[in-house]
Amino acid sequence: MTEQQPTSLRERQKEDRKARIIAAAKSLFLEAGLEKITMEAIAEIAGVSSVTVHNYYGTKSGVLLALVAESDRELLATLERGLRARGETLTDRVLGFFEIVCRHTQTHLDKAIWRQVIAASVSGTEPRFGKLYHELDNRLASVLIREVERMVGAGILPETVDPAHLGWALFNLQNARFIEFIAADGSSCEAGLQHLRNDLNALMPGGFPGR
Amino acid sequence: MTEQQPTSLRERQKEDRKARIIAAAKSLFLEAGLEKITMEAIAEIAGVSSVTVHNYYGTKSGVLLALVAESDRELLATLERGLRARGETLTDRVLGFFEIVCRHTQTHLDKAIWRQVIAASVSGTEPRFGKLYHELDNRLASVLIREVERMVGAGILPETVDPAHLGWALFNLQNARFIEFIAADGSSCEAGLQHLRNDLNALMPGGFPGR
DNA sequence: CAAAATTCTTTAGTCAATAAAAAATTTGAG
DNA sequence: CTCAAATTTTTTATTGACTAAAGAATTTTG
Repeated sequence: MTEQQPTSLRERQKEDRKARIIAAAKSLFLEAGLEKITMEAIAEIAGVSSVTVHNYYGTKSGVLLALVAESDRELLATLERGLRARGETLTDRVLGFFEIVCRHTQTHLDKAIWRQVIAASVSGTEPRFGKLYHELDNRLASVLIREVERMVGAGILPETVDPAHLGWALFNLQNARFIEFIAADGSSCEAGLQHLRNDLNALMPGGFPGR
Repeated sequence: MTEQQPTSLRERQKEDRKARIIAAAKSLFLEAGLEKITMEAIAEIAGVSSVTVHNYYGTKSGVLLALVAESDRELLATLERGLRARGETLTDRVLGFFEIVCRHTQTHLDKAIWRQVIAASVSGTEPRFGKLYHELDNRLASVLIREVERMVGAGILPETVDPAHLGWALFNLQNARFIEFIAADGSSCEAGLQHLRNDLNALMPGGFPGR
């Protein structure tokens, strides 16, 4: 994530502490369940006081969001790459998007963590939090928007299509199924794909809007 | 809401306590903000111990869900009634659905309460909770599904449409914008409507799928 | 180098949530 | 009607998230 300009000593120390904190959180998460992640435990491993963790990340969910955000760049790269290897209908692209996000989630983090993060983003107690989370959403939605733009440019979709509107609509649709996927430990990526396929077929019978 | 069979004394007492608890929560919510609603305060007004409130409703959000569920029946009635007074396109019906839900929300409860409830439904710590909330969603989605069924029956939509699939897709779309509406105190019903209109136009340019 | 500014830690407290023991009360048997 | 058994609530105690304020360091700056 493009570090640069190691300005003052103070700022370097702060960056270092922050890094230690999320490293501590990650290590705790790897060796035990979410229950084991207490702010005290994180603080102790990171070598700071628990108040400092709060000051940096606001809430426990804030720390978890940092974990989520870490794998964000990687997810975006995988998306850009993986989306091309799909069918040529818009439906295929959205399904591909969903599948990549789900698999990435399964590989990199626990559903329980995502639940906490999403819940916190909705409850909106922490102002910083909502902003950060919304940025992630924006970046993800942008992938779909660019995909629509590309298809309009290639003449696959008519000029009348507004890429931003269609992209966001598709993202929201997909996101609803992602949340469903996250919500229950039992629900599989395949089930989510099937549901999303049904959604898209119902709204866009031919694989494209307004056909 | 259709009381019946006052079985044993114990069960009657329990129902009475439950009623007192949600009444207490409601009174507290009316005279002060969400911050003022502590489990202790609720318990004190209801004349029970705070542990009892936890035993009955699991979490504080559980109590709030009971508040939300209370106005559920009324919302459903308003929906059935109000939806008929709309335009004849599917888009118009979905927009009407969204508008009624938003206005009902504004009238009856605070956004902050909805945020807590939705967040708790996602985080899924309390198992009973997720079940209850999902039932609310099911009832709401059913309204849209029945609307689609009606339109198929009336020949407005082709027989090839699966009402359940289309109904859920539209509900999810609408719900994403509802959550957006809830998420920020500043966001208006009108802005949500505009966003949803954009979503629907992008996916169903003619006001119906596959046209 | 010393005063000033910044930042962390300590300390103390509130509140949600949970567990276990203790107390009260309904219920059911005689 | 009474007393033991079953159920349920309250009491008590603890953990952990989160916040506020005062105090302790340490970097920064003149």
